Amino acid sequence: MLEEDAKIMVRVRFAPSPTGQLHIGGARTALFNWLFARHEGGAFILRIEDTDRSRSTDEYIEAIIEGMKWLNLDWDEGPYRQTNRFDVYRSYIDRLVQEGKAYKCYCSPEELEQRRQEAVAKGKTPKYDGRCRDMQRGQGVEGSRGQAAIRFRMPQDGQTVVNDMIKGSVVFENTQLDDLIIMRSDGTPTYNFVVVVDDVDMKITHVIRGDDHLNNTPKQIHIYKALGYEMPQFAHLPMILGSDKARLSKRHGATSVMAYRDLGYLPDALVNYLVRLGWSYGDQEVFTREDLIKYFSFESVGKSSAVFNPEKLQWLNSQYIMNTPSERLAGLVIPFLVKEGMLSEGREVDYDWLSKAITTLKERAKTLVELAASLRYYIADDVEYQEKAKIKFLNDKSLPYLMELKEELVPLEDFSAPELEKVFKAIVEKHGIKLGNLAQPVRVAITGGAESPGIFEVLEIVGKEKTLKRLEKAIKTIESSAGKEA
RNA sequence: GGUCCCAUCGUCUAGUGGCCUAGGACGUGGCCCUCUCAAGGCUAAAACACGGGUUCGACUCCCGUUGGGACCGCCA
Repeated sequence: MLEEDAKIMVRVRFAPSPTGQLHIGGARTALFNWLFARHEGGAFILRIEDTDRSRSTDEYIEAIIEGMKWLNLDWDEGPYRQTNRFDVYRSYIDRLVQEGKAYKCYCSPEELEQRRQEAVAKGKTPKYDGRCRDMQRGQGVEGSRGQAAIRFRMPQDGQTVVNDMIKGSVVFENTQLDDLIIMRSDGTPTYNFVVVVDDVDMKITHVIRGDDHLNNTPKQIHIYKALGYEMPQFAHLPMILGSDKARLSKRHGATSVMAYRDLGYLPDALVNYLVRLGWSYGDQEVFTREDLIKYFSFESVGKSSAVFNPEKLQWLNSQYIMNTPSERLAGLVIPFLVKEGMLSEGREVDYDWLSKAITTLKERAKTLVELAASLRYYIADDVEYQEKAKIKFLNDKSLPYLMELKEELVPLEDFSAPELEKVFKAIVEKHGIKLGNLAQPVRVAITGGAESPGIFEVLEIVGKEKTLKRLEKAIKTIESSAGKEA
């Protein structure tokens, strides 16, 4: 217990910029932060990085929050917004300029772009040439060339070591470091600076983010030092790739978290899939949230990037659907039934009946969309025959059996699966045929197709009235097509 | 181009020098079960990128090569 007391409170954050939907990569970063916080009993903070006012929108902030909520990743503080904190950043920047740790730069974006292109053309590393670095105060052409931007003075010799919980120790030569702009000429601060200030202010102990930020880290380390603050621990997660091994993006198909909700995925299935991209716990594939929180550790996070594999996600989703109580599934499938036009919005639903129907279908559905679609013949008033199934099973051969079955079912009081089975078995035995010879035609008559759950349970759920009606229709269909041929 | 990261079946991964004839999962093929379709069970094919070291012994450690990725912005 003493050891527990000595441990500092873990504080982590997820800091997306609201320039798009919450996507798969961001969601996984959020998830690992959340898991670590929950595992350590620490705090998980949501912070919106919206310093780029031209690309950030309130709609995207809402979208990100919606995505987080759908995934059930709850946060303890925030969402904080950086646009509310510009005064804070400015005071820190003033201090750095005052101390000579940052300086004004009068180079225009156009000039910089030109020099950058020249450097690339010569095969050199594009890097700020330090033109304004040693300019004396007042020596600049302030006023004549507009407002200055503020650059941070990076050390030009020695090395910077990033001690990463995942990548280990990573060494950078300081000569590679650029004097980066920390405040634009319009007075707004830039990412690499505000990240540090915010992480300091919010007492973040562990910075967990994508490894696309690894190259930024030495720069940020120097900002921590210039500000005189202690550094957090870093953990840089490997990227998620598309099937072509390039960083996952829109062109790889559905990448927003919400798209998966609309495709009929369960949030727990997505979470389970995402966590296994780069993390493992022996041979275990399926985890409850409690498992994940209990087992999560950076020691078992891999170093290499992972290809996103929709098939495995789908398999996991089918596992989750199969193992979700039908009553819950009933509630979840309603929006999809509405979308499919099987249910008008606001209409009352018989949840008991729907749950029973779902129980017969849930181990056959990979998504909620499929589940909704497969409910059609239970819910609809009428069925349409699939052409192939109709030709194969609704014909002269099956006609007498269908007629006999209908006659036997009319007086049946207890329209339950066991009773129905007895009726079927009696007919089958009487004629010395296989069950399939009767069940398949009935299946087509009732569901329209040749595939469905067990025929007895299907009939029970469809009910006596609809069953008789559909048998009648099938008999008429066969008779009329036979008549045509004659 | 420079810097940095990474490298086990098609994909996600186990593996921390002998337990490896390299294990599991998805996907793929076959068989079983069976009223169809699923689910489930069994089973098959399928990988340590390459080359050097180190070591009695390397998938495991070191170096190089190759390949992939990320970053190099008054974007985040």
